[in-house]
Amino acid sequence: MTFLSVPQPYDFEVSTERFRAFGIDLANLWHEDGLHRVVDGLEVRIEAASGGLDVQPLDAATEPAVRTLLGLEFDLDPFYRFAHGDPVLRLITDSLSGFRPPLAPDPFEALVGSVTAQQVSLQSAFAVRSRLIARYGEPAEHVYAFPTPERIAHLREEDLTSLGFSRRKSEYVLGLARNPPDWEELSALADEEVKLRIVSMRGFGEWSADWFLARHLARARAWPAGDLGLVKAVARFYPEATDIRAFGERFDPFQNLAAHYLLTGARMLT
DNA sequence: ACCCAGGCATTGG
DNA sequence: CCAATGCATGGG
Repeated sequence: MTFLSVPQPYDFEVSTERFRAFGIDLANLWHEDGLHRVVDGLEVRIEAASGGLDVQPLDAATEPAVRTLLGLEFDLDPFYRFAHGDPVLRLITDSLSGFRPPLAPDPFEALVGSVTAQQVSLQSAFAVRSRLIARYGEPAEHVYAFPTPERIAHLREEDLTSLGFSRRKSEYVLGLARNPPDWEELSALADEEVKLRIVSMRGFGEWSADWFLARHLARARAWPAGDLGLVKAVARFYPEATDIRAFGERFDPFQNLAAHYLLTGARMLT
């Protein structure tokens, strides 16, 4: 039995668009109409099935991980009811009905991913990140497990610059790998406390902290106001908006879902 | 040969 | 406190 029933509505195609939009992500690999990821050292393949998903293998270990990865824990109904009060957001949620933002299940992967995406295009970020994964990740059949902090910690700066990291970014990644926070403890903190802890680490500013809240911790009110993509998406759908951070209040307490719908809407809607 | 792209630390006023 | 600067890569 490999059928996983999912809360409705759910649109696998829209929800996984992110894994195809910017190039290859070797740790979350789109391959032959399915998403591949290593869970507990084992490669899992997820593809659409009528009324749900086909997950192989599906067992007590992989099911919770897959639910997390696919953002199935997001409760869309209250957000959609909220969105109906906003003509612009209503149009987007109606068009993207069943979109659930995928999450980054591994905190180290989430933060290293942020470093790679600082300043450069996402295309460029994905290319550099995939070279890191190919070189230091753990290969499965098609996909790789993202490199562990332990694996990265003993590297030299040149090992990372040779993959396309700047010297600064190499320092950030090595610093994180050698002195990672207590992830369990971090996840128990309130949003603002998490941000303070992330920002205290060299190389991680507010933008990285906001995305950590949004994509790893799935915090409902996370709003990456400094994100260039989000700024452009808000400007497109709400030309009257000036201060993006203040504008997020209008979506309270659904800032995270709103940000994801705006970003995906900007990419997928004409 | 430029220029920009889902930031950040560093330096100087 | 704010403005200017360097950073490496991929795509236009």
